[in-house]
Amino acid sequence: MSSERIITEEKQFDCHCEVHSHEGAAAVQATMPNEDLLYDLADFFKVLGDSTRVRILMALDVSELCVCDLADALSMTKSAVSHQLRALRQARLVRYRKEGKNVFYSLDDEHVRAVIEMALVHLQHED
Amino acid sequence: MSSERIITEEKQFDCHCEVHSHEGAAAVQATMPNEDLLYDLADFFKVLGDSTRVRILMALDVSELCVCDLADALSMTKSAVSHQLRALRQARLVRYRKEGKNVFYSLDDEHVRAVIEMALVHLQHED
DNA sequence: CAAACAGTTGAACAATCATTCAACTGTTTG
DNA sequence: CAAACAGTTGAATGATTGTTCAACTGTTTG
Repeated sequence: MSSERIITEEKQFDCHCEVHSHEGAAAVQATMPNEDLLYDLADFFKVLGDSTRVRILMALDVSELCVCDLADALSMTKSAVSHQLRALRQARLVRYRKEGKNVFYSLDDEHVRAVIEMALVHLQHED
Repeated sequence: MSSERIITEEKQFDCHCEVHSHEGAAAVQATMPNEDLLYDLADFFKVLGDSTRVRILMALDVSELCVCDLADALSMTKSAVSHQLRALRQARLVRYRKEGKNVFYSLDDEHVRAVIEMALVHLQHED
């Protein structure tokens, strides 16, 4: 190496905020949950992060409904509703029950109600 | 009109599931929350629906951190972190405090902890 | 059996979004 | 004052995603 200090042009970690610095970063990484769990958590919220799916859940909170009724109530095509129900099914947020030509959906989990309830509290809390 | 019944080709609402049908759809629309609130709710979850932002919140749950420390702890560029902090700021999920060159971020709301906690319960509940 | 209907599915398209890159502001320090 | 650093921002790019469309499965009924 030469005596001249070649300055970090694009190096990412020239950070040395002497304040908390790496003791903080280390503490963070130690208590940070498992990587897989973080992805699952984000995926869970991702499913709830769409107004159509939230409306479906709200509707199912009132009563068990078939795809047709959902499409009617939400003014959407059956196809669009079905696609979103698939996401909700995979996230285990809804349960389904076949009866003849119809498929009836309902909320799967009590926790979902609680999560939404708490989010509403958060939203109404500010301003 | 002719005597021939032209059949609904693409009409969306030829649904007449005689089971719950429109009594159900009507009940749903009556109890469905305000349209704006639904969007706010979805937007709230949308912010949480990204693993980077969840990791940031988890990190801030441990301790107040500056952008630099966050970037270090999460192995990301300061720019990327800053962009996501902006989203978290707008959703009022984080608070910030300037101190010299640094900007320190922390969790804004107790509800956020509760929502994440409940989501984790939901995830660990199944299988 | 054939027509009608409930529902699902895959491809296609448009819109949204996370990250990168480069340029910028503002503060500290030699 | 100039260099160095923390942080922000806007444009560009690549990936993800919601809806539409058309074709399909399976059930009911005349």
